Order: sequence, then structure tokens, then C-alpha cells
Amino acid sequence: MVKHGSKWKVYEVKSSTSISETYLNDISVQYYVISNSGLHISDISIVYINNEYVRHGKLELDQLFNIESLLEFAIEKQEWVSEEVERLKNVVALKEIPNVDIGMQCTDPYQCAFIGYCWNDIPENSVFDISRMHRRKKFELYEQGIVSLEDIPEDYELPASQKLQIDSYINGKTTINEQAIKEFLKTINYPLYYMDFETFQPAIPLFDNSKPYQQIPFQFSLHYQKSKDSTLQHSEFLAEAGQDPRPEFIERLLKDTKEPGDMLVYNKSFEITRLKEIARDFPKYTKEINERILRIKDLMIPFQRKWYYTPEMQGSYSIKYVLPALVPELSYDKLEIKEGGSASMSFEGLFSETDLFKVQETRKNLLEYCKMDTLAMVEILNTLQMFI
DNA sequence: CGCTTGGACCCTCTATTCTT
DNA sequence: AAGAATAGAGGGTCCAAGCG
Repeated sequence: MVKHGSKWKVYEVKSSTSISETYLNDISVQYYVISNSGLHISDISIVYINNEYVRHGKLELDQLFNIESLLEFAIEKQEWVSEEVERLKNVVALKEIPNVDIGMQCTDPYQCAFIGYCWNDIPENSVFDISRMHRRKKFELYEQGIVSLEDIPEDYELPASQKLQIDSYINGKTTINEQAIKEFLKTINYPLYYMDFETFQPAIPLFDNSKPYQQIPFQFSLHYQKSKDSTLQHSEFLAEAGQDPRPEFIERLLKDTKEPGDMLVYNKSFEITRLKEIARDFPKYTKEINERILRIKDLMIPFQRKWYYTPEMQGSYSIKYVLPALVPELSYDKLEIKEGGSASMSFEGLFSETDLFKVQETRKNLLEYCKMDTLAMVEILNTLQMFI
């Protein structure tokens, strides 16, 4: 809040990149509270991130943030706020738990703190666990009394992938399309690299030639096999926290993938997009990056296309579900870092970590985690190859 | 003949999924 | 939070079949 004479200008700062309906309600409530406390508001705005801004040198705050005045909107909404305040006062006055069934409001716009209470009776493997089904439709089923997967009538029309999920669960049935998997394996050629990137996304661009929330790669793991039965080799890179990791990341990656060979990843759109971004932001690597992109193949495809599906995958084809189903003996359980999200948090933490022992520990954990990701791909491919 | 109905097809928009 | 891919939903168009 900024005072101008006897009046105030109010700014609500959000880390988001657009103004949502929730923010419009927010700002109306802010206006209501502040103005009814006796302060005179001359303007009220939402400040949010401009994700088009590319940093060059010193941060330019006027470009990093969008400021949008919503004074007129907030004034128009005051009657609504005051009605809502009355309504909610009545709810609180009840002094008993409101009797409201679960619905879209449980997670939209935010997850409710009472999920554990209201959803207690929803069994595991319910219609709410059906993959790719819109939430609206899940509640339509729920309202018809169809809750657990067994409740769904046999002749109920559903897309094939959802039918497979339900059918596999009920009958404990694994589906393997050997022919399709064989065709897929023919497209994977040795020598073979297994590749995985880790990235982090600072809301405020830390480096030149980067935008808010841009995914900055800071680590990779590469396994390499000359032929199917030759020994695995491993190389890796983990940037020093502080400066822009991208130049060294790409130099090391290009160097370590110089030898010919397909490059296997899980969900190739992720790695390819990161490589294209590096080419865009550091054009001198473009030619070599494009050569690598052409070699990338995607290990996710057999699972996305449901050529290999087991009930424990629960409709998902992410590596988190596929690995335990195919290679149960290889697990992330013993690792300190178990998923990509915490890897990027850990790396961000290194920027402000002064305890050198802790820095060493975190770096060791990051290297272990990323290496496990590519090793998991090696084992998944091995399992698929057993069908040949 | 004129009307409705239903299927095939296409397009667009939205929601969900994957990765970090 | 991003971006790509894809599934789902809904709308529009077209045409043939069916009906009175």
C-alpha cells in the first residue's frame, strides 16, 4: 500500500503470470476490507509476472511485472462481497458442520483443507482415479451412485484406454501387445544413449537471456551402451550453483554425445523443448543441437499407447508408475531425492547454502537421483527386450 | 417432397498428462 | 509454472436413411 496525500494506492502482488477469476474476487475483498476500515483507496491493482520479459543485464522491474488497475471492477463487485460476507457469517453462526456433498468445489480453485474429512468414504480405486476423465464427468458418475470401479455398468460407453484401466483393475489383468512392442524395439538402434535432464524454474529470471519461469537445465545423466550386451558406461554433469548453468551444460552434453547412436529419453517433448530453448538463447550451438534432436527416441511410447499395461499402473504411463510395474527390484525408496520436483528445489537451495558439508551432501544426492533415472530406462528397455 | 434423425467427419477449445 | 502432446467435449456441416 502506497500513500498519496490522504489516499492510498493498493497493489496486490501475485507470482502468477495471468489474472484469474479468483484474483478478481480477491481484489474485491481486499477493497472491501481496506475501505471499510476507513482508508480511502484511490486505486487498486494486481501486480503479476510478465513471462515475456527477457532479462538483459540488470533486472528491469517495470518490465518484469505487469500492473493492472481493477478499481472500477472492485467497486462494481462491492455489493457481491457484502452479500458473501453476510452469507458466510450465517455459515459460521451455525456452529455445526455444513452438510455439503463433495463436488467440484473440493479442489477448484484451491484444494480444501477438509478433503481428508469429506472424502473419507471414497474408496481407493474409485471413479475419481480414472485417467484422462474430466472431473465434471467423474462427479456425474458419482451423483448417479457409481463410486467404485466395480459399480460401472459393463456396457457404459468409455474410451478404450479408460475401459482398459477399469477392466485390468477388476480382473487383475496385464495386457501386452508383443507385436507392437517388437515393432517399437526395431526403431531403437545401438549404440544407445539414455538421457535425462533436471531443470529449475525461477519466477525471477536469474540469468541473461532467460525469462520468468523458464526451465533452466542444470544437470544431466547419460548412460551409454555400444551394443545390447556391452557394458554400461555413465557420464554426468551437475552445475555449480550461482552462475548460468546452460553454457557448460550444453558444452558437456554435446561432448558426451559425440559418438553416433540413438538417444533414449522418457517423454521426449520435455528434453527436446529444453534443447530448442538452449539453441534459441545460445544460437552458436544450434547446428549441433539439431543433430542431437534428430537422434532422440521416446521410451514412453509403448506405455502411453498401452502396448504394455498392468493394473498397478493405475491408468498412468509416467516412469513413476511404469518402473515399479516392470522392474520392482529397482526403486527410488532408498534415495534422498525421489522425484524431479525436489531435485529442482534442492538445486535452488544450493544458491544460498553456505555450509560446505551440506552442499556436498545435496550434490551427492542430486547425482544419485539423476543417475537412477537413466538406469531405470536401461532396465525398462531390458524388460521390453525380453519379449523378442 | 419435405422433414427429422443419426452417423461420419472436421474443427476448435478445454482438460489432462507427461517432464522438471 | 512451462510447453508439448493428446484425449475428450461440443459444435458445425454434410449426406443418406427413414418417415409421413
